[in-house]
Amino acid sequence: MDPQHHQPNEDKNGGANGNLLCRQTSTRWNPTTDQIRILKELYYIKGVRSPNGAEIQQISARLRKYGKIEGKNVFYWFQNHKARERQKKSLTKDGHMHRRTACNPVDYYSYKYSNRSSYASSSAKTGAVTVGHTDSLGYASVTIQDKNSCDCSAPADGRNGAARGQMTNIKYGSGADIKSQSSSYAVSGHEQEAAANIETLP
Amino acid sequence: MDPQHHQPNEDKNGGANGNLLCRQTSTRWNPTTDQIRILKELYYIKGVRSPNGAEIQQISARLRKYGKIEGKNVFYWFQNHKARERQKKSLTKDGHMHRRTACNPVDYYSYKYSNRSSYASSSAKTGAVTVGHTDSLGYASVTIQDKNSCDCSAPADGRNGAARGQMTNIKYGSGADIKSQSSSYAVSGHEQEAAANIETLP
DNA sequence: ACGATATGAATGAATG
DNA sequence: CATTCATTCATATCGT
Repeated sequence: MDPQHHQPNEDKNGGANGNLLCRQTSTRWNPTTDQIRILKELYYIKGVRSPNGAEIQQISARLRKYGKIEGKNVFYWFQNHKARERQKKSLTKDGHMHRRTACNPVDYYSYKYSNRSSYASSSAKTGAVTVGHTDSLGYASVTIQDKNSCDCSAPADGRNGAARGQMTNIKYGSGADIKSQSSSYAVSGHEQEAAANIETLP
Repeated sequence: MDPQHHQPNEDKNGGANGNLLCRQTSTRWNPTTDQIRILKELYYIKGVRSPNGAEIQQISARLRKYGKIEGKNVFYWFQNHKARERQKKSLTKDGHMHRRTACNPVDYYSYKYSNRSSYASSSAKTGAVTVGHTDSLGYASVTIQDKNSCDCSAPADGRNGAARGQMTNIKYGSGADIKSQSSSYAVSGHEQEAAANIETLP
């Protein structure tokens, strides 16, 4: 993860688009380095995590100066960035660096990506209480995922109660609102160039 | 999901379940194409948005012929579908003042059919409407809202938390469950409603 | 070339 | 309902 993977040539429509190979229905947004820079700045410096519709449009508009972009791209970017940061943290904090090249029992699927989901049925998950993580909104979910899965077969067979309603309600009383570690970064005012180089941030 | 997105392993053994690799194949519901088709049909053509408990059961029962499914899946599907349709609108507010130097055969960029309350024309009955393509978040809803027969939509949308409460808690008791009151839906043999090209709907 | 990885996109499931 | 989390699919890109 050190090597700042990805980061195509600086050329990618650098400026305000203009020429982007008319015809390449890449369908997939490919952020420019400037866009990435700004997004990370917003994420790490401003602390933006889950911008709402208005914010997204605002950000989107701003990034549009650096290349084609839509609101959904911004939305997904933050969504993914947060999720992956957490995932990474969760995995790292798990105590061991989980080396995928060995702990993969069987890949009962020809999934070419049998990685990153290696902790699926391990101990990491399973009713783990995930808490504490900086967040602009300061909330934390307690994911008490229990739900005895392992019920393969005979799914809708016996008209089980599921059909009648009641869907696994995990009614844990206290909502657990740990909002420690408030993200009080640079509330002083100017933080524009405060952070040295965002490029090297995670 | 226009191109060929998503559509994992063809586990979608059309309803006859039979065997599904009792391998904890993800505890999460994986709708079959037929189920999706019907759901979209209900959503776009019938105008179903927030089915109540009884309706959910009916729909669920009907979809069960095409694969394992539970009431909560139907419930969530409608929830999500509606929510996302809205969200897209929220994120798509961006003015598309982009230009393309006249080299744009396929428009991977021409969605945006912002309608919403745009009572589709005057006499475009027959509910069979087909919107062109519709890229991911691009979105394009049909808003037929015709239902000139068989009113399957929620009754006044009474917001009676029935569905929710019933699903979220195990209190579906208190009598009066959803019996098998021959509903309005023709839960009969085959489907294949000759509707529109729902597959291409958002 | 291929495989691993990073990351955009999509969507089921929850929670508030 | 809106917001968020978790998982998974799809694909661009890079290392060997």
